[in-house]
Amino acid sequence: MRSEAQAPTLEMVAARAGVSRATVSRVVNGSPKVSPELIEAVSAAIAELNYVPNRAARSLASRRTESIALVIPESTTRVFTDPFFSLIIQGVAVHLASTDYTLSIVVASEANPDKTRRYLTGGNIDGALVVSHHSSDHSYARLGRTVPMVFGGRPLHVDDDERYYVDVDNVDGARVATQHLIQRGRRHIATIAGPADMPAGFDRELGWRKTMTDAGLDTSLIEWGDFSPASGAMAMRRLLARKTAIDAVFAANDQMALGAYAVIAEAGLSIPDDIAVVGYDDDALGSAASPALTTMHQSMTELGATMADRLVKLIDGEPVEHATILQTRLIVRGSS
Amino acid sequence: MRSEAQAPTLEMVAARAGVSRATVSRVVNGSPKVSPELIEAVSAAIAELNYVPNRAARSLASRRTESIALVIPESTTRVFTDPFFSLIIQGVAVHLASTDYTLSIVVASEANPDKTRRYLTGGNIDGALVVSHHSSDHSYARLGRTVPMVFGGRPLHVDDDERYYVDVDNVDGARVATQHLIQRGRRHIATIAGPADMPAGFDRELGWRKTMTDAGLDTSLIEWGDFSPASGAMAMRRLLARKTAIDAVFAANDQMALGAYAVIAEAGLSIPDDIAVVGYDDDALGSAASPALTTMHQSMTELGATMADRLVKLIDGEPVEHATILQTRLIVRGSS
DNA sequence: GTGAAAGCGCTAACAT
DNA sequence: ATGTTAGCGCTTTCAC
Repeated sequence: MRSEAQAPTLEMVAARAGVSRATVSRVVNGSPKVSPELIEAVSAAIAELNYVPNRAARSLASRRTESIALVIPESTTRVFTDPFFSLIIQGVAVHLASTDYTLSIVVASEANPDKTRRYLTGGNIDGALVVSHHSSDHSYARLGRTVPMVFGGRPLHVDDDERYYVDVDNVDGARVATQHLIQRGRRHIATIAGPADMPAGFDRELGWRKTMTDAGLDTSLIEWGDFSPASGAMAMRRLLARKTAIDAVFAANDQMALGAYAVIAEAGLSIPDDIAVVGYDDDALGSAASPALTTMHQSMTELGATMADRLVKLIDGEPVEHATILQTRLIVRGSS
Repeated sequence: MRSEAQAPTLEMVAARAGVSRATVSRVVNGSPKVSPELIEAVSAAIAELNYVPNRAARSLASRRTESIALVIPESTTRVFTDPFFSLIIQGVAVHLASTDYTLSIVVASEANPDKTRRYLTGGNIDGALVVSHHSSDHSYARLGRTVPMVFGGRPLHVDDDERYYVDVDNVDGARVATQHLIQRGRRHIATIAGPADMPAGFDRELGWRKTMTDAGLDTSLIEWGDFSPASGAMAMRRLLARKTAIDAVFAANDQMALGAYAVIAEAGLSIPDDIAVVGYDDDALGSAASPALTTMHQSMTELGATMADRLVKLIDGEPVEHATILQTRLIVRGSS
């Protein structure tokens, strides 16, 4: 298949520039102790030959791979479908594009966890990033002592303080959203919560509950969904079926909020007159919905970029805080 | 940072099993010419030592990297946000997880195209996959002769028959969708088309236009969007502003169809009674919308998996057809 | 500041 | 069927 001209090697560059291979290597790696003339000569030779260092050889000799893995548990494969995760991946990819690191996506098969484990510890990568909904996927945590790792989202159980992670402030975001509803005069504020075994689900419910309690309001109006639009619709249906007063709903994400929209309309109720709705995540469809959805915005690309940034620092041996918490902000639109 | 015990090498395995390094290598690579006893002995040694082959060394010696790149033009970075692309990536990742190949994501910076070009041609990968909305991104096409490449989506301009690509049948899908509307008795069928410089936009409009023409219907009811919900809403608004009869809308994707929903409702019209709506892509939100959206379904994960499959075959030197076209199917729901 | 030389861990002829 | 022997292309002491 490959019968192309032989790719230029460092040796060829050395010959052309009339220097040793060591010098070429130094120039390529930006070593400070090379005379300007030689740098010039070598650079010229590199340009003329269109030389590109061989990654494998460099990695073998230096024992560094210049590549980092983004681990995605197979069960979380829909990660790609969820805009939430997609944006994190995007943030990671774009940030890394500005560095010399290469990003490899690793889908961790649950059937064969050792394959992933071996990949991560087998010297294939300099560090790893782990994103997933479920805290159980922090099962890779112990590898963190072997290879630099940064997690997206905080661990649900804080059983390992050595862990590095970046997260958004879900509790505070939920507080802001709920507070907003209260300020708008709502008193019977229901919540469509996410799964309690996911930090985002747990924390957002917690923020809602605390805020309601602090305001002396009832916290019994709660139903759970799984972050999908359909589950949001079902939760709303159950909420309405209770036949108790409800004048607002705080959904743990926009997809569920939008699922609730349809049910509220079917019930002949209007948004926001009868029921105000606030979502979470600032999904693109929320702004196109009618009425446009009030929501909490948090930059997932920033989360991804921050994760990548921390990992690179970790690899370089720079000091890094174990926890990095990103801010959230309220975006008020027509639904509240 | 890394001060762990030295990773076991092939040589250590050889010593432990009492054989030569070549034999260990043969066992590791599944060569047929090794006696069962030695295979047994070597396997045992590998297990005891928990040996993992060094990727860099193997790659350097064999001149194969066992890794393939997924190239994403920076302008298409929102690729990650678009469920359409996310699913393709997912299909690629999951398929590759079952092979020995590693997937690296390459965000091709427009500012520095040479960086990507060098990465692709610099022996870092065995092959590349390219996905993007814009046909102009087929600019990597010429590299296809240097390194095996497979594109997602057909090239807009067929200027290179050597290109390998996998695509869904957009023209036929649009035909089926439009035909469905006609069979439902609709006659004034408008379309909210996607950008004409994207194959998906171009082809879906073409399918609509051909079907309408063949049925002797008017094809003047057309407005363009950019596949976003907001653009769909604006297109619908322009369509309604024409003040001509419209009893159905075929949107080039679900996101635009959903954007149109809100506008139709605002105008006091009902779906599907006044205006039937058919989308495209089978987005998750379409089924949660009210009424649920009729749409064309095409498996993007299958597209991704197929791309990966074709690329691996290409790398292995197996014969592969230049074009692979995947089927689409109509999903009838409440909106039509 | 620059070069010589010794590997990094593995594969692939070539022998036997 | 198994072992021997060269490298793959680069980094990195260690001399000069």
